[in-house]
This record gives sequence, C-alpha cells and structure tokens, in this order.
Amino acid sequence: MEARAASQFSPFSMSGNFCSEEDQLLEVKKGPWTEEEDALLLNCVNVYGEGRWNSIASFSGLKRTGKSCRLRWLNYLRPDVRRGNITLQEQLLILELHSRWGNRWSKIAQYLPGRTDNEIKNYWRTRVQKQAKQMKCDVNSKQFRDAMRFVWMPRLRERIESSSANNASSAMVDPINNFACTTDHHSAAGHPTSNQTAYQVVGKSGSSSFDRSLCSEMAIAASSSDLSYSGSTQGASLAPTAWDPAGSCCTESSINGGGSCSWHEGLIDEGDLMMENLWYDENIWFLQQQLFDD
DNA sequence: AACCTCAACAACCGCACATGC
DNA sequence: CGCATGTGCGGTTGTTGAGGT
Repeated sequence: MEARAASQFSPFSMSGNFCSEEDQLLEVKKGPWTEEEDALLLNCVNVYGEGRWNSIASFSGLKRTGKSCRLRWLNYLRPDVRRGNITLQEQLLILELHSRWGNRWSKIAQYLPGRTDNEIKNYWRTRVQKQAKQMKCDVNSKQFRDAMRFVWMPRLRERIESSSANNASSAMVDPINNFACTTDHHSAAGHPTSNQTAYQVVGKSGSSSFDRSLCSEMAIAASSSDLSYSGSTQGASLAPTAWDPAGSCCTESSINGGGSCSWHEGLIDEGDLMMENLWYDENIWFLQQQLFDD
C-alpha cells in the first residue's frame, strides 16, 4: 500500500495534490499518504505524543489537517495496529457485538485488539452487507438479523470449535466481561451449556427467547470457541459483569482506563476463509423455513 | 491483451460532543 | 451562557488490484 501510495505521487506532486482552489490557498493536501509523510508524522507523534492533532499537523510541516493525521495514525501507523486476516473468532465477535450495539464501530473495535473501527466497518460493509444483498433483504431487517443469529453465528461457533478441538485447554478470559474464567466457571455461574445453545438454535425462529441475552450469546461464543484471549485487569475499572440467569439484563463492563489485552496469535488463522463459505443450501433452506414459520 | 466487475481498503466529510475561554 | 476550537465517530466515496470474460 505504501508502495502504491508512494508511486502515486511524483516528487512534484508531493507538494501538491490539492483538491480545490480553496485547498490550494490553505495548502491542505488530501489523498493517500506517502512514506515521507508517514515518517514525518511518526516522528512527530514520538516527540509530541498522541493527541493535539492540529498542533502536530502544524509542527510537522505536513500539509494535512489534524483530523487526517489522527486518522492516519490510528488506522495505519499505530504500532499495535493489525490489518487483514480477520479470524473466525473476530468475525464472531463482530457479529455478536454488532447485534448488541449496532454500528458502534469504535466500541466494537475496543473488543478487537489491534483492529480499528475503520477496518471493522469496512469488513461489515464488504462481507456482511454483501450477504444481506444476496438474501435480498435489508441488513437491519429482522430477517437478516435472525439469519445471522441462528445460522451464521452458530456456524462460526461450530467451525471455531472444530478448529480448536486440538486446543482443548480452556483457560481463557471472557472478552466481554474481561476477566479470567474457565468453562467450569461459566457453568457454575449458570451459563447454558453448549447443548443448550444448540437447542436454542434449532428452536422456533422469531421467538423472543432468542433475544433474551446477547450477553449469554457472547459468553457462550467465547467459551465454546476457545477464544484464547488474554486480558489485563490493570486500571482497576474492569468490573466483571454478572451473568444473569434470567437473561434479562447485562451490565456493561468498562474496558477503558488502562486495561490492555491481546489475542493469542496462531491458534486459528483462518481469516482467509470467507464467511460466504458458511452459506450452504441447507442454510438457505433453514432460513426459508424460519421465514415461513413467521 | 484488453476490458469489465467487484472486493478490499484507505481516506475524506459532516456532524456531535467535550473543553476552554 | 455563548462561542471557538479540538477531537471522535459513523457514513460515504475514491482508488487499486484481482479475477473473470
């Protein structure tokens, strides 16, 4: 990408590429960043730190806006940023979190270390909305949400489970509640078992029972997928969220305030397996049945 | 080889909110 | 309180490369 960006601007255009007459007057540069600009921005962030983006834009000599600098840093230059190969676990988390929060991309991104809101948003648009389009329904429709919840996500879980069968050790951290737990811990706290999950999945579509707790869905997803997620509770604001057996409520725990976490790399790296692979004829049949039931 | 289509990604834009004066 | 400024977020658009015809 950098090569692409670099090749796109000749030394002459390095100082140009202004979009409008107004931009030329203000000397605001737009478009792809060059390696030169990246290095400059990187250097400035090292010196001045993150934030104060307008100041950085001025001090650096970059003919970019503060907003542009911030975006470039967050989405590309930040040292912990991860790009490409969204894993099955990450896909599942995105679906789970989106079903809970909707298009709150930055919030969702908080639970996917190293992923940016922009990347998740792009992922949603290119992969998920594509599925909705293929089903000829709106991505926000009940129809599609049900499809995600009852077909797509269970499929993902199955695949994650089967892929992680060889990694049976289940010490993990609940990515939502952000505290260490084990499968037994979940059971003791009243989480449904995997079998119960399966029962729910084949239950009647449209029943509100499916909506009773996204928290449980997510906890199940985490516990059934060997979602090897390590977390740190430093920052002291990481209040574990209690599992509500009635499934009626779930308080949100904070992951802000210094808590850090990271994915264990290498367990499963199947990001290249597109989700569309999950859509077999049987799924379409299943969906049709559910829709007829409605 | 040329052209077309589409997925993937980077970046911009407008708006909302927070903060300081 | 009102205004200016800075920052963050979500929506949207533009660019590029890969794959198909």
